[in-house]
Amino acid sequence: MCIMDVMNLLQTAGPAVDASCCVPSDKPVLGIEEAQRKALVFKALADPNRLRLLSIVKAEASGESCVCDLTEPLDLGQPTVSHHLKILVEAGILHREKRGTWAYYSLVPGVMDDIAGILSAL
Amino acid sequence: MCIMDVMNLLQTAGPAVDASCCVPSDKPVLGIEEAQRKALVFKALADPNRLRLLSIVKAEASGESCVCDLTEPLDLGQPTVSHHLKILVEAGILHREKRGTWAYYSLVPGVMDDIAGILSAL
DNA sequence: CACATAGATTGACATTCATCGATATAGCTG
DNA sequence: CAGCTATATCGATGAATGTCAATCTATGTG
Repeated sequence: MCIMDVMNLLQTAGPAVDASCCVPSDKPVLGIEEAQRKALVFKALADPNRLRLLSIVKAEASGESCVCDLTEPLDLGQPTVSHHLKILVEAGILHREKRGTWAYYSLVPGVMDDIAGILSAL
Repeated sequence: MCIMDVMNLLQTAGPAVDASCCVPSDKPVLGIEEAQRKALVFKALADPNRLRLLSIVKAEASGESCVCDLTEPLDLGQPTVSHHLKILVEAGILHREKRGTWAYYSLVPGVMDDIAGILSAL
């Protein structure tokens, strides 16, 4: 806490002092654990290649994409794409469904709105 | 491109083949540069302490917070907080205004909606 | 069963990043 | 001007991350 804050607190009442830098709010700050949980979602979005993966999955008319069609347009190796997809699934953004030999990835319904909600509720 | 895609492409027309993993979409993928630009915003949000900073700034009734009141509740050193604030400013999320000795940080108006827009437009 | 293919996992490596201590800069005050 | 205070910048360090090559697992096919 800075000195100006102390000065403010010493004032038991009365109008705001000028020359004060600010009055600290006593509202509850976003908790550490909750902040970490929310940061996980944005970490998942914080990579250009993962954003491109999402754009491909989203553009797919069927709503689904398999890994083999996600690897080529990104010019990345197959293990790297699998790694990115895993991060997106663990963040709750993508859904993974294995049918036979192939794995299909799709957007979790409503997840974009959910993320927008996280922002609004900060 | 996987073998099943090749098989699909070799079919000049006709109904969808079963046993195909997927049909690659020819829609334009999010470009590399655009993806990098958008990822910058999410990188800025991808840290728990930066989310907490945003929550404090947002909760402030005046809409502004100075660094001295942002340092204590996060239990971080002053240089670290300055560093995080710089990242948020460079991402276009926070606005910095220096008045006298103090620096005041405030949310850029409408930025939350802008970020939600980035998500929708992926 | 033997083999091929789709996808996941592992281990290594280089890069990026969060954090801190020390220092620099800029504005205020005597 | 000298000293103090708020904030920014710098340099170093340890941790996290993106990428790849190699390998593993599971499913389908002869």
